Amino acid sequence: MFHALADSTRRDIVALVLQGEHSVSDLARRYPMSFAAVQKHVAVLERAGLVSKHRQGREQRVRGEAGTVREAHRLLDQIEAVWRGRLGRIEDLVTSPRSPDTKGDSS
Amino acid sequence: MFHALADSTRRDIVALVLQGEHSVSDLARRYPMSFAAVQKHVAVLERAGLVSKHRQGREQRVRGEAGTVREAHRLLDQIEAVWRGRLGRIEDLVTSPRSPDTKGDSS
DNA sequence: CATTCCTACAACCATCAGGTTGTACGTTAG
DNA sequence: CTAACGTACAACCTGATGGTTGTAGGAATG
Repeated sequence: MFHALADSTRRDIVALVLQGEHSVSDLARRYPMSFAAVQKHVAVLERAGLVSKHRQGREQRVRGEAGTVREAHRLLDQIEAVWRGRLGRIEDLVTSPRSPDTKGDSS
Repeated sequence: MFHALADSTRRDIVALVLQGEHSVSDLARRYPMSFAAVQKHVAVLERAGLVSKHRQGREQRVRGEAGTVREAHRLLDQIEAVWRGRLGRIEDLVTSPRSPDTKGDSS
């Protein structure tokens, strides 16, 4: 999911469709890239549950899934925790009372 | 810098050399990959300032730079802030009242 | 019905990161 | 000196990504 939001174009798309539905081509027109590229971005967002599509005539309207976005916010806390855990463990080593200079490396 | 710490092998290396110096080949022996691969990881860490090397005879001893690791921890707060900013902006859209029919969504 | 619009999808290209080999070179041990 | 070790670096492979083009098909319209 964060992978999905890691791309600025995708974040922009989410922001857009959260304000109102847009068809895929509507979205495609707004970016300096091909229709197919935007389509792929939407697909990624859809897989992540951040947006949903529903056909309406020959258009496919894209809508932002507010709930999932909020969930992302919550998930951020977890991701953050993971990083703090990693750095924390490393920092512990820095400060741990480990005997400083083990010349004869246990090998 | 977070790029440097985004790889688990590199995090492990940092943790190791923070506990005591190790030559590059010492490190290489500990991982199921080629010497050159480990060498590259060390190079990435060195470029990020997370470790430093100093020659001692024919060996190149690698040492962890505790200060930079701490800095990383601080930087984490900033990265976190960026994400919160992104998600925050997006969430605002979710809760903000639909733009009062500004007809041409003249972006 | 034929055309046009919107969409889906496959194939292909470039870039980047992590890995592997192979080679070159300085240093230390014999 | 020579051999072996430790290191540096270049070239190449692979998988993931973001992008492009090209093609095919469903839906509205004239």
